[in-house]
Amino acid sequence: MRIDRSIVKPLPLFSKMSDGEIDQILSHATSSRAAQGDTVFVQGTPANHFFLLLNGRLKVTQVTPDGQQIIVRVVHPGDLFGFAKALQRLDYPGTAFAAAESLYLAWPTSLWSFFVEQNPVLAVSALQTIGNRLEEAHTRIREMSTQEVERRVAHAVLRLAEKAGRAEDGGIRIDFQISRQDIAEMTGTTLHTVSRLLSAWEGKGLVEGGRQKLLVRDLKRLSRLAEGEK
Amino acid sequence: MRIDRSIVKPLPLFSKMSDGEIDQILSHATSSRAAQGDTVFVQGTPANHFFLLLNGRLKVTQVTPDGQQIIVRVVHPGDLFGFAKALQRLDYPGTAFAAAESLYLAWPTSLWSFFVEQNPVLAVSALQTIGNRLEEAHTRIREMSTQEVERRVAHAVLRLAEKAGRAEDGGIRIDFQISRQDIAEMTGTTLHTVSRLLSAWEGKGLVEGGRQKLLVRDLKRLSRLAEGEK
DNA sequence: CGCTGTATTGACAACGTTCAACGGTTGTGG
DNA sequence: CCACAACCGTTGAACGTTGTCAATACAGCG
Repeated sequence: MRIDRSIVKPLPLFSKMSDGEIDQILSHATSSRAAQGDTVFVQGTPANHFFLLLNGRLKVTQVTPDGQQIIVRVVHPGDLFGFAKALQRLDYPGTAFAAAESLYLAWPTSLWSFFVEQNPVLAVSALQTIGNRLEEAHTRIREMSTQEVERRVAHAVLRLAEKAGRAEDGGIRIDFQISRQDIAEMTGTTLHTVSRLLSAWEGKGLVEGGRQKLLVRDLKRLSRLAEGEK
Repeated sequence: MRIDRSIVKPLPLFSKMSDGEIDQILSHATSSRAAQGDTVFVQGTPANHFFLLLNGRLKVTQVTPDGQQIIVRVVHPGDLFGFAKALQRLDYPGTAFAAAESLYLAWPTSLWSFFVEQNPVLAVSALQTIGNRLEEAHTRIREMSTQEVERRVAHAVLRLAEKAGRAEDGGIRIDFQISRQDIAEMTGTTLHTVSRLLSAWEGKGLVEGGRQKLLVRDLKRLSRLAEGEK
């Protein structure tokens, strides 16, 4: 499987590596394609690979023993994902599936420590990646602890616009299929409440809805809402 | 500052290092003592050191721009803490203060990458540590998203009993001063609700309260409560 | 064309917060 | 050593945000 160096070179993860090192790492990778709805890995199964998303969009979900579901995170192009093994886990803590046609690289987890030991820069990068993820998690905890639902949903939509937004006439289009249920699972509420909020916002001209679609019309006012100003 | 190897040797973080490596790392450490109420580092200040708790108990809090406070985590003996720099942050994201008389080691953050590059085992350990922390955060998010307050508080108390419990006749004593307000900040609720819950539990013989004190009398029934069985 | 998944909306209940008052304990300073 | 302040905890009552239940509508797809 031949993967061109130029594809990954712009990514922060590889920015400090030499061409040789990159080629060395890429030579062990396999690339795969996931159609919308396909799962990449499943919660509870052995973590045999870790991945890098090149293209598309993934949702990572967790299901609780009693059947409730939450969205742990959305994976954007350039993100590492599914490196459970690095965190001393044997199985995947969640399920990843494609929210849009996606392209990704995969490595056997057995190579992780080999890479890290051979390439300390990778270790530092990985630490930073997980560090960012930890910070995101804390942000989410802080929001859920202290903010009312409307602010949380506003924040979530803003983050989506930033990470997955595509400019369009009249606003910023969230560039993959996302349902009210998804947003509810990202913010710890119910799809009913989300639906009500989005309807209200649409009435004020802040956003424009649609089936699995979302367009942010007024980023500024939405930001103010997220900051708690009525 | 002479720190004996035997103090840290049993800790998972050092378990895979040779005596020489441990000594090398310890030679750069300074040890300090914090009286109850003392702060170890303050949110927003430059992250000049990272730490290891030897003894005692710390609480790490975050204050939101509008003055709300949450408890990010409780630091137990043997835990690394305050390694913001490793996560590509320049300042501490929270404030750490002693909930009990505490003893800890400190290293200048400038040595972090030096240690990691010289000792890949440390990098792997650190990754695992942060990985665990990330998992804890996700657990908390999942609980806050899907569970009602009573279950969340029950879980929080159980975790405290597990991590900071000391056997006592009649139950498990939480081994440091903890207020209802603290528990509220750990679970995303108010001290009023926590107070009501603990009172109700005390009536049922599950726990025994007191000013800044908590004794778990019936671990089994509390666990059942945490699992959602009424 | 009917089925399935998604979305909207209303009515209602409730869980938990907010507001308020009070009691008890600890620690401090005169 | 006592008085008092500061802090922690308890409890009641009222309110409101949000979840639950339910009915309907609509889009996409086989």
